[in-house]
Amino acid sequence: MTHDIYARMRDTVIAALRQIVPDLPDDIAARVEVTPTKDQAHGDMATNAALVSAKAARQAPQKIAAALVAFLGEAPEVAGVSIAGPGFVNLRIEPIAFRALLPIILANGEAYGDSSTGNDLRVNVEYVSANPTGPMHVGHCRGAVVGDALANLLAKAGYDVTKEYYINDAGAQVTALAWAAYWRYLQAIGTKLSEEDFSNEVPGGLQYRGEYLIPVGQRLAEIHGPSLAQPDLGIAAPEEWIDLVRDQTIDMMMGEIRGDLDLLGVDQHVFSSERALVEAGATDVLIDRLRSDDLIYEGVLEPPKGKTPEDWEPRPQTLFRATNFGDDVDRPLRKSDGSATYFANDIAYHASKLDRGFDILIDVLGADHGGYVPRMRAAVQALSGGRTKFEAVLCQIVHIMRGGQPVRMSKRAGTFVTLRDLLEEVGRDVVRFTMLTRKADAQMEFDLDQAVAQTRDNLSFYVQYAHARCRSVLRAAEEMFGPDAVTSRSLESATLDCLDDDAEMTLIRRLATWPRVVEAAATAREPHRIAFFLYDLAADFHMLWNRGKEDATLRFLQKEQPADTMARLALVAATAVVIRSGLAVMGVEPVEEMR
RNA sequence: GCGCCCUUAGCUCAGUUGGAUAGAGCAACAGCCUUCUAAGCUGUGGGUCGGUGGUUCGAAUCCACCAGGGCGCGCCA
Repeated sequence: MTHDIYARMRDTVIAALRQIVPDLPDDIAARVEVTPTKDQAHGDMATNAALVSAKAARQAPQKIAAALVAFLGEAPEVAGVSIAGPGFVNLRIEPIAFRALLPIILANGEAYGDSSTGNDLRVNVEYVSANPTGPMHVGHCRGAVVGDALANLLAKAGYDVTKEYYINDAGAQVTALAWAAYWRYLQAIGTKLSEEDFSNEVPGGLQYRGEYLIPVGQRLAEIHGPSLAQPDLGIAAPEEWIDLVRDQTIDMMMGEIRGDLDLLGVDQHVFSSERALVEAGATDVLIDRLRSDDLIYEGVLEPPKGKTPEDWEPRPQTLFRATNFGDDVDRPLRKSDGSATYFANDIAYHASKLDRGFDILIDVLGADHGGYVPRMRAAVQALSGGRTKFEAVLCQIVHIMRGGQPVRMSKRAGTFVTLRDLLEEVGRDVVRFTMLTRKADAQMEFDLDQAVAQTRDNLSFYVQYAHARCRSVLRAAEEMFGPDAVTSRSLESATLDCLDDDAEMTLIRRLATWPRVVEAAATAREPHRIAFFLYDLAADFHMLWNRGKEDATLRFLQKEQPADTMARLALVAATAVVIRSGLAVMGVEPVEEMR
């Protein structure tokens, strides 16, 4: 049975509605909601059942509502029913029904809030997927955190989740990377070439001039000595070294990236290599397959409207019929020279995910990839026959702010650019929490001063403070009553009738909404909702805490009233459990004390 | 020119997938510490939800058009 008392009441409401409207269509029943009320004056829950069913029942909403009132008044958990507005039915719930959640929360621990809405559907969440051409920077960070939290959230909601990283280790960029690493290698073995001399010898010129490749060059020098260079330490023929240098450099850069991910607390299950896929011939197989399905043709695209590239000229390409599946134009799979496009490789990659049997593919992407979504959706639809759903979560850019000013991305000026710098400055948990305090598709400002400030407008701090206070009370209780008296097990059997203050009941009602928050956030693919739920929960708890200052009888710990104290400790412990449950989704460690 | 995202209090943002009188924090003002952490809490003021139409019992939310901001638009990934 679900722990969501709103879901249980919804079942009761629908059962009653079926008595009133015997031939109620299922799609109407599906629209029936039982929601927490915004205003306690309206009761604890409200249902729209009479409003949504009125048309199908050919009855006035008020009339259905009146009948519902009669039925629902009989339900044991219901303390009062009334009609409001055009036909809402408001329900007051027996406080005991809410209080009964506390032992359930304590018994389930952080598993409270787990849901089965995912139906064990197999979901692949692909995120980060930074090119292995440099260290991770803040731009990758948001996608990493959002993707990781989304994956955790879906797992909690009952999906079978695989977290995946796609290594873009094929194409021209990694060749450029190999040249750049080779330059650092030549430097490490003492070449006399200048950077510009070297750059002139590189097809397309030297890219990736960042200092982060210096250690890579040194490592290559340790491994190979001068054997990859000419005897005069000049440039050897590329075919003698480029494959080796590229592979070893990619390995080293991926080592760096995995190190960064580890520091961020991101642990992906699967790393897929574009190069491995290409070398196994997956792209060719894919193109043949699409061709046999008549989804490919040789053609010439129209120039893009508006701003036409200066060097535009029509060229025949191998095109995928993306427009058959809702995209705006057909998309090239082979360049005019016959080589595969990135998109072709990426379709092959997504096809490999389909082969692994996923029901839903979710890509967490930067907003600059927004235009890419329709074509990949088209490809997945074409390949899966519409059986597999492709979704994208787009993350808008993050502006790092300090003292109200944007931080320039300049290493030389001493302002950081890498993820590692950010983590060192504010810490992993604050980074993760803060990245989840905005909708992914809204731009965000990451204020370094606010991130470490210990005030209410720092959501991370405020939530952690609430948890620390819970733990502090429980520690003090152990001193007062002994450790055995305050275990979850013993608190489960506390008598809870004394929890009747508004602040206490408000907190309990908040705890009761956690399962539906999980479900709604998972359905919407919006992990940021968890952060805001925890913020609201923390506010309820801080309010209750301070009630104990105004009214001493509401203090948690009362030595001469052990029974009432145990009830309140059960509430405190349950609050801590739910905070931990939420933080676990976000990948944030709960804080035990703040000193 | 086209597509996608965004626009809510002076500022930063939520808004339970269409529900009741649109909510928090910051900033301003007024209060609360012999007591479990005052790193907190309470109260006051502050809004034509970018604009105009539409859909219906009901719109910040859905649709159309318009305005402003961001991103993208073959042979980059």
